[in-house]
Order: sequence, then structure tokens, then C-alpha cells
Amino acid sequence: MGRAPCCEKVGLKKGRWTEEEDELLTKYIQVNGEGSWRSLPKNAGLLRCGKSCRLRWINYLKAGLKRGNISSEEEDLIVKLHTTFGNRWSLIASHLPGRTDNEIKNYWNSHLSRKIYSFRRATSLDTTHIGSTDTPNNVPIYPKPKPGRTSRWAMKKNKTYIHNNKGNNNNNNINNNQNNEKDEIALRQLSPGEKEDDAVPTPPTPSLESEGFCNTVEDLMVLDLDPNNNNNNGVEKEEEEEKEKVQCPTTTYDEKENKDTLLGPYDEQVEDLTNNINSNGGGALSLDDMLDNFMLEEIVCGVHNLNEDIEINNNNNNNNNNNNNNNNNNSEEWNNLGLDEYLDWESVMEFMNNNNNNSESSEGCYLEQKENLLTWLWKDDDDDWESECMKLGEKMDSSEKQNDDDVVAWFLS
DNA sequence: AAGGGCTTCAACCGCAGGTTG
DNA sequence: TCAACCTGCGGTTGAAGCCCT
Repeated sequence: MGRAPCCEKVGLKKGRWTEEEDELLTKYIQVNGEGSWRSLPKNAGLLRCGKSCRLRWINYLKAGLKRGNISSEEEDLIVKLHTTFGNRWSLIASHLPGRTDNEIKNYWNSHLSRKIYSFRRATSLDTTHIGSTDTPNNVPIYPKPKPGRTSRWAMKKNKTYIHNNKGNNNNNNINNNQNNEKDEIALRQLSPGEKEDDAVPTPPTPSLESEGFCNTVEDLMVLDLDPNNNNNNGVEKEEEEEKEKVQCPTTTYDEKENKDTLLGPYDEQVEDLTNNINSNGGGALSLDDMLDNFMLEEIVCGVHNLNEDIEINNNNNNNNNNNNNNNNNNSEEWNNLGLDEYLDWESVMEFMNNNNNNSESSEGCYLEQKENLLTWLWKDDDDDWESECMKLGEKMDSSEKQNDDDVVAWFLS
């Protein structure tokens, strides 16, 4: 026995709502309240499906809706929430007062997914330059995103994506992709004559379990949420701990120097590192930059992860160090690139340890610094994303904070 | 000025989970 | 326990309007 249709569709009006219809619906709900959507059209004198009435009310007529002009702050939040929740638009919308799931979904499809799409393409174009001596001259300058939204084709169901392993043998990625063939994303470079749009469609939101996300989480999730941990005992203690941490630098524009300079506390190692970066005309990226350009890419797609990068950098580390001294004339090229394309954070720490000629460049110190850096990455420079996540993770009672595994489980849940 | 292509976003559709009798 | 109903959600469509040639 089939399901009964939600409403008798014969004779019902479809398409855009008129002002009269809006008025009828609004008045009816003001008097009778929301709910009983099936019977509402008949009672309100509307020739509409109940679902249509509900949608019109929720997405358009309901009081308190903002509509349009999504701010950059809201955009940031959407991106972050989408990274965590995927296409759960209603959940995302619930954290953006006045915004509807439909609006956010449309905004994502028309604006944000395109942004990610363009960077995915950019990062998949060429990575062979990493660490090579001729890097700045040969690397592509990322094209501006083509105006317009995701193609209809890209949104259709049952698409088959071709996964490109970018020519490396990262076992984690291989394993993660084995069971997700249908969801795999085209990442390979185009063959001659191949249409770009045919080869690299905007993918659907990847599941967190697929596409290497777990690996990325493993690398990124360094939040210490253990209530028994001393790190969480009081602000003073926390501040003291913070002082001891290696703070990843952020940047500001220095008009005097006519370049980006670093902000925030950092120790000598980071200073050495950043001097080195700045001497090449570059600068550390703010979190927004990283989110906008690369971090999000890594998280969502698992295009490549730190494990891959360290392999690359193991091969090119010496070249990199030499380049830093020799490529002072390439500032423009460096500025045109996302720094991560050349400098993954794992190699940053490795670099720092290599330049720290004392016994502390042990693996333990290295891991600690890596964690501190990643902890910083987790925190937004504009708002407290960590506490935001705590708010969002409403289910995180203390019993769930026993160890990192629980945190990851919560994050993936 | 015209028209064809493209983008936006309101609205529709089907499905799934929850509720009710 | 189960079928029917209700509601909400995410994917998708298509009309309207903008932009480019």
C-alpha cells in the first residue's frame, strides 16, 4: 500500500506566492498559530499544498527572518559549521538566528561551494613544485573563481567521481577511499582536450568518514577537553600555559614596512621561522586566510594531508632551506600563493626543530610544538571557535571528555 | 536593442523519522 | 504491532532577472 499523498494536488496552485496568498496565510497563522499544515490551506482559503504553506511561512513570512545580505561573519560561521555538520542545513541554520535552512543551502550552493570548488582545483593543479628550486616561477597563480554557481550537472545524483591520488602512495588516503568510491571526488589533473567542468564537478558534501577526514581530524583534533587536565584549571593557569606555548603567528599589514608583519606572541623559534618567511616576501596566514584558502580544503576533502606533506618535505627539506636563502626576489610570486602550498605546518615544526640546535629537537618536543600549533589553528582569531564548538556540542557532558577518542567521536557524530 | 546564457533563490519533490490511533 | 498521518529535511527544479555579446 503506497503512501497517501501529502495533499490532493488536483486544482492546487503552484509556483510563486502572491501578496494575497501571503496575507491570507499570515493572518491565519496569527490567529490560529503554526501547525496542522495539512488542514491549514483549506481553513485559510488557500489553494496550496500544506507543505507549500509551511515552507512559505518558515522561509519567508515568519517574523524575525533576516533575508539577504549574509555578513562575512555569518559566512565564516556557515563555512565552519558546514565543515563540522556537512549538509545538515537545518542544524546549521539553527546557529544563525534569522536565517533559514533554505537560505543557507542556497547561499552555500551559489557562493560558498564555488569558492571551495575553485580552491580544490587550484590545489589539484600542480604540487610538483613544492620545495623545488624553481618553484615561484613555475607555480600557477590561482585564477579568480568564475562567477556563477555550481552547475546543475554537478548537483545531480549518481555522479561518479574519479579520485586522483596525486601520484603519491599515501596509504591512509587509499584506505579511506576504498570504501567510498561513489563519493570520490575528481582531483586528478585534466588530460589534454578534456573539459574541466566535466572532469571536476563540484562534489556533494563529503561525509566526514570519507575522503580522509578522519586522518585530518587525527591531525587537527588536539583540543584538550579533559576536565581532569590541569590545563583547564582556572584562567591564570591557562594563561600561564598559554605563555609557554608556541603561539602560531598571525599577520597585520605594516604600512611603514609595506608588508605583512606578524602579530601575537611567539617564541624565538617562531620568530626565526617567520623572519625566514618574511625575508622571502611572504607572511604567515591568518586563520581566515587558511580557512578561505587551504585549511578548509584539507578538512573537507582530504586532498592531501600532513602525512603526505611530510613525505614531500622529507625529500625536499634541504632544497627548501636553500630556497629560503636564495629566492629573495620572488616576493610577488610568494604573495600570490597560499603559503600552505609551500609550507605545511608539519614541515614548519620540522624546520623549526632543524634550526634549533639543541637537544630539545627531539620527537617529543616536536610533537608538543605540533600540538600547540594545531591547537592555535583550531582557535579562530576573530571569535572563540573552540567555545563555539563547545556550545554546539551540547551533548558534551564531562563524562564524554575522558579522552581524545571521545572528543573525536563527538566530533564525528 | 535583442537574445541567449547564466545566476539566483523561491518553491517543489520525495524521503525518512516521529506520532497517533 | 502496524498502518496512516504529520512534519521536517535535503536535493533539485525552474521562473525571473541580470549580464554579455
